[in-house]
Amino acid sequence: MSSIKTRDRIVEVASELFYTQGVEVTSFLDLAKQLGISKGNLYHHFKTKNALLNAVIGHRLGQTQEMLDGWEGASLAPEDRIKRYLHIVIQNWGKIRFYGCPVGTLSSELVKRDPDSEDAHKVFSLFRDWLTRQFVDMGIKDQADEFAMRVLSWSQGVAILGSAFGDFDYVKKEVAQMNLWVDKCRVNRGSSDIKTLEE
Amino acid sequence: MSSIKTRDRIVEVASELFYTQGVEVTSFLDLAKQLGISKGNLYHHFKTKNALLNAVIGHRLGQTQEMLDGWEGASLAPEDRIKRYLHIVIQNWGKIRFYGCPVGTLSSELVKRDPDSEDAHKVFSLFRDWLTRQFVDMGIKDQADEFAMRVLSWSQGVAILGSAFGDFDYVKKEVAQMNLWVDKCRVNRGSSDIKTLEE
DNA sequence: GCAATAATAGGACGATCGTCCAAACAATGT
DNA sequence: ACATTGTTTGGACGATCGTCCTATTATTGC
Repeated sequence: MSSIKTRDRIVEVASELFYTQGVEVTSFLDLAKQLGISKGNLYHHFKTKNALLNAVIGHRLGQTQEMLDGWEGASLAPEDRIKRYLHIVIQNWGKIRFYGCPVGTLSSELVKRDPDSEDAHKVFSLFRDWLTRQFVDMGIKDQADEFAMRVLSWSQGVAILGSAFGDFDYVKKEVAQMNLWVDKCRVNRGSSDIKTLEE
Repeated sequence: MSSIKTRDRIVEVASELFYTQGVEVTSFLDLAKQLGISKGNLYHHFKTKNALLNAVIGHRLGQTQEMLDGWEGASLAPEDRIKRYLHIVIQNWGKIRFYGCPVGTLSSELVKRDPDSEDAHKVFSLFRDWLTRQFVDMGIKDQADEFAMRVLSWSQGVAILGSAFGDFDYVKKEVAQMNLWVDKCRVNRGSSDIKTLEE
């Protein structure tokens, strides 16, 4: 039964096209062509575009969880794990430059489709909870979630401006600053002074 | 000759729908219905959707420039002008919550349409240069542009996460933090220590 | 080995897309 | 008053959209 494979391939390709083109703009025919299958076959696996979108969201969630679990299993210090997260925007710059952050762009589209949808922040919540845990491991208590949100917000802003200006140097500099900030968090546990500029 | 009026109305409504629905998703029929005119009339004023998009970008640029000029003419201290900018996300939260930041979302769409387009960062550049000027007026020399980009990035990140989580309290807290940071910039001119947490 | 089920192809369907056009209408200059 | 120009309408056009349906081909359970 190669249908499971087909179904998975559909979700993977859909996740890619939803990212690079946008959900609304990507058609069933686009997907069928890219997959080398017929439109009818695609419809057989997903009766509606919304069903496909839900599957894609599930796929992204699983993918993200797997990545985060891997980082947590890699016996790194919590601040190094956070730096590992920050490095994504450099690692994936080739795509982010053209298509933005996959999490941010999908979330924005989902909010527009349905403002009250839980899905809009599900992937963000995965990162948020994971980052919070890392900050807690660093000894930060009360403000762990606040710091996690700041890291998320920071990376989102950098992705948008980096993409808008097509400026990789800016991105690298900002990530370097974020890395310093994370280190400063370790040194001044519970302190509120944060080094954000100059190396 | 009421055609100029019609043309302006088209651009205004298009700017609104491009924001709330997205450029790709908004059709000529959507616009015509909203405007109460025929599709043919719309085409008489703008031969192509791209021409309309360009007009909308020009409109946004003029609108933004006018707003910034107004703030600069309002005889405020430069740090208060920056705070005035930061306040936008609170002031326009009603729409940002559902449709994101109009500058960020349009920029993202423009990059996807044409990665090398100058238009993608034109509005951002307006804010960037204006913010840089304010920081210079505050006595910050070398890092004025860096600080401007940080303010931009910060507001973009907050808009995205605030919208994704539908959390106005988070937005207000972050803006308060940004305000403190701006004040700290004034106090520690040229210093690199930045207060980002706790009030 | 044969009925039952799943997978796939190909196309029909009504609707809507961006574009374009011909005709009616309004405004203007002389 | 009339010719000219600009505005507006309503709809035609080919293409494509999401959805759905019928046949044909694989796969499975017994």
